[in-house]
Amino acid sequence: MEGILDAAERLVVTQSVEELSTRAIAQSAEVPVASLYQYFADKEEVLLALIERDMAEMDEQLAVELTALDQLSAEAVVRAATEAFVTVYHRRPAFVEIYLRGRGNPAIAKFGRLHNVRIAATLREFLLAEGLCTEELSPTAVVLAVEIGDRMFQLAFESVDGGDPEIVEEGRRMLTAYLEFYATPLGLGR
Amino acid sequence: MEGILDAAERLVVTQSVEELSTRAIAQSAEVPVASLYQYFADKEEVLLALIERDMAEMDEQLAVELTALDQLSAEAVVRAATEAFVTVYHRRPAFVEIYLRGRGNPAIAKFGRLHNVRIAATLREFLLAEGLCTEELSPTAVVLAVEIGDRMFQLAFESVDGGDPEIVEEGRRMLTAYLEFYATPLGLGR
Amino acid sequence: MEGILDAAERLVVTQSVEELSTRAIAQSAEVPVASLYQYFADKEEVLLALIERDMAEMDEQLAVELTALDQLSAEAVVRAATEAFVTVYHRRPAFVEIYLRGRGNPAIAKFGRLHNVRIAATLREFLLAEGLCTEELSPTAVVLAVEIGDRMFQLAFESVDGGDPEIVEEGRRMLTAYLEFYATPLGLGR
Amino acid sequence: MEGILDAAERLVVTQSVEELSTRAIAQSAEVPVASLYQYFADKEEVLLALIERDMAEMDEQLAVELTALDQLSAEAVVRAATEAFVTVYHRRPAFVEIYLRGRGNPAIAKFGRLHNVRIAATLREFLLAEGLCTEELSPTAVVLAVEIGDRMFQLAFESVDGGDPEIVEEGRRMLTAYLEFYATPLGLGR
DNA sequence: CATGAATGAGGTTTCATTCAT
DNA sequence: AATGAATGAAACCTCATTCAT
Repeated sequence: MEGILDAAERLVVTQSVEELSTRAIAQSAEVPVASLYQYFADKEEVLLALIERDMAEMDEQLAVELTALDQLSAEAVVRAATEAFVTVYHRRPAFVEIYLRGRGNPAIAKFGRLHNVRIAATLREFLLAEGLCTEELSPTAVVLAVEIGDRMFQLAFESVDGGDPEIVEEGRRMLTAYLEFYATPLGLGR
Repeated sequence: MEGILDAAERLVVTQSVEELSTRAIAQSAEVPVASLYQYFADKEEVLLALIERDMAEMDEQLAVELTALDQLSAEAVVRAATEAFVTVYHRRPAFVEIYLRGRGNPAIAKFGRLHNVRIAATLREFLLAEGLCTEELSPTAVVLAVEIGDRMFQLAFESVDGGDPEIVEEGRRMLTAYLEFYATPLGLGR
Repeated sequence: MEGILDAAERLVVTQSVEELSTRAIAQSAEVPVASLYQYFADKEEVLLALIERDMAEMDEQLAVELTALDQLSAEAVVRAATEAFVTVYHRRPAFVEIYLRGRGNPAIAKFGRLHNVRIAATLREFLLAEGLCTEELSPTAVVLAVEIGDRMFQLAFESVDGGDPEIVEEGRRMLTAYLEFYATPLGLGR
Repeated sequence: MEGILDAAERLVVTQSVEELSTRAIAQSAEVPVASLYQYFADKEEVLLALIERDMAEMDEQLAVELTALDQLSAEAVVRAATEAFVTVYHRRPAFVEIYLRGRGNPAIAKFGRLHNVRIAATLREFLLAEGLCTEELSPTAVVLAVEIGDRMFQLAFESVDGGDPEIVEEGRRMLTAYLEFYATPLGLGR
């Protein structure tokens, strides 16, 4: 079962999500195709299981980065959050393919949206709890910011393997500038 | 030939890009499948011709909006540019599907990226020519901004038919805040 | 084991015999698929066990009806026999599906034929013993009559849930007219 | 296309209708499976096309036999009609398998019912037009008679290749006895 | 130029059954 | 006795594309 997920992960880096076939997954996992259906109801479920595995990791990483923050400001939060993403994307190239590029698939898109909403909620809670932003910062706004982060990463990882640092840096600038619109004096770093 | 494109356009709104088949296009266009290959080398070319048609329209619309600007500032340019996108997306629902959601297809993705680069070049040229931004504003930065605009629209059109105005408004805010980072005093509107 | 049969019975009313799968049976019986093979050699055996259960009931019901006859005649016997079938079909809707409609399956077909031969023997014996028919009534003829009864029921239960009474009535008329061909004066009811 | 039908016809005599697969048909017709779908929407359509071909033949044969009747009576009509069936069943063994035994398949069953209704209408019209039966003979009754004829043939062709003559003879007796119930004096042959 | 016909390759899913534990 | 896991085989069907006419 882990083997199947690993195989799918391996393949998805090479081919696109749409091209991924049950046949190929099974072959790469060296199990009969029928075995795939022992653990997963259908092809989509394989993809979702794969994402889920990585999403949990990303959630953890985000928590770690936020906790590790010593100096608090909107900019620092943006840096921490994007750092968490960069770390996981580096560790899980397949995640980039499925999660960032595989949005054509409705199931993945839906899953991605849900996850972004969850991440956004976490971030907003943190920003308000630490007094970095005002209540004016709507949930929708944070979701937008997270999605924008997604796309920035997609772009960064598209051109350069491992992610183009310039793009990431510019993305941070943009997100920071945006958040500062809603920041308290503390959030602005005085 | 136009008929084939129209048929493809019609279908892509209902189904997703990946589900689009030559059979379906031909049937909807009421031509034999083989005739499709008289005008297009393969399926991908149909898709590309389709977005090309819409892209030209979008370029035009952007030029119109920029020309119509009476008061010049970074914010005004962002508003004009996003307005151009919104206008064309409204007029061409198929474009939303192909261009915003069809990025799973490598050909479309590549084409989209090229177009964004072109749009970005146009915008950067305008911003510099009008003295709204400094040379510090790198081409990459504008490309990022345009791509971010794409994603904002994707999000806006995903949740609400015709585009969620709140998201569009927030997106404008973010892009404006970003551009103002590179703006001249004129660009800041004093 | 009874649970498995009950599950199969439950399912066969909804789906057709051909669509019935070991998976579905096991799931509905809430036992692992493998357990099914503890009691039955293969899928066919499940089906056969199922109809066997119902056939025994039908044989009993037929005996009851024949015993209950007060007035003896070919017509009365036809009525009694068909009544027995109608009664059991009402009580066991699954039997209708398997026995009347499931003849595509060779095992069921063979079993059904055997049962009809047995029923036919019972009936012929009764008719001769009671002096209602002459020896001219060949075993084959009674088998034909029974099979014809089957088809009449199939038709009756196909159009109307619970069986179309007009068809059953006409069927009785036909069978009676046929048997009377071989009837003694007593069998003709004088 | 004819080749595909012929192949299906060939196979269905050996295997049962349910066992018939697109693979097998294509292989036997020596065409790729995909070619099968050029002419038929799905597997069912192949079966239906096959039946349709034979049904037309049967309708014709029935017309011929009825026209050829010199002496008119219920018995003669039964003989003529059953003769038509016997003739075609002899000529088309596949028809026996599909049409008589393949009723498990819903599409075939529906088609068969429709055809029987049509045949029944033809027969009833003839019987009334020639003054052999009274209006009392309901359409449903004739449909029942035709269906009963079907089953009789099924039984006859089940045990003996080419059809057991004794069963056919008994079937005629039964059908005649039944029809005579509704016969005019002319229909009774005086 | 137009097109009916053909097709190789491949897609996902289901099935009945076995076997090691 | 019970069962989770495994699986070979096969099911139906779709696809993009080519080619002879």
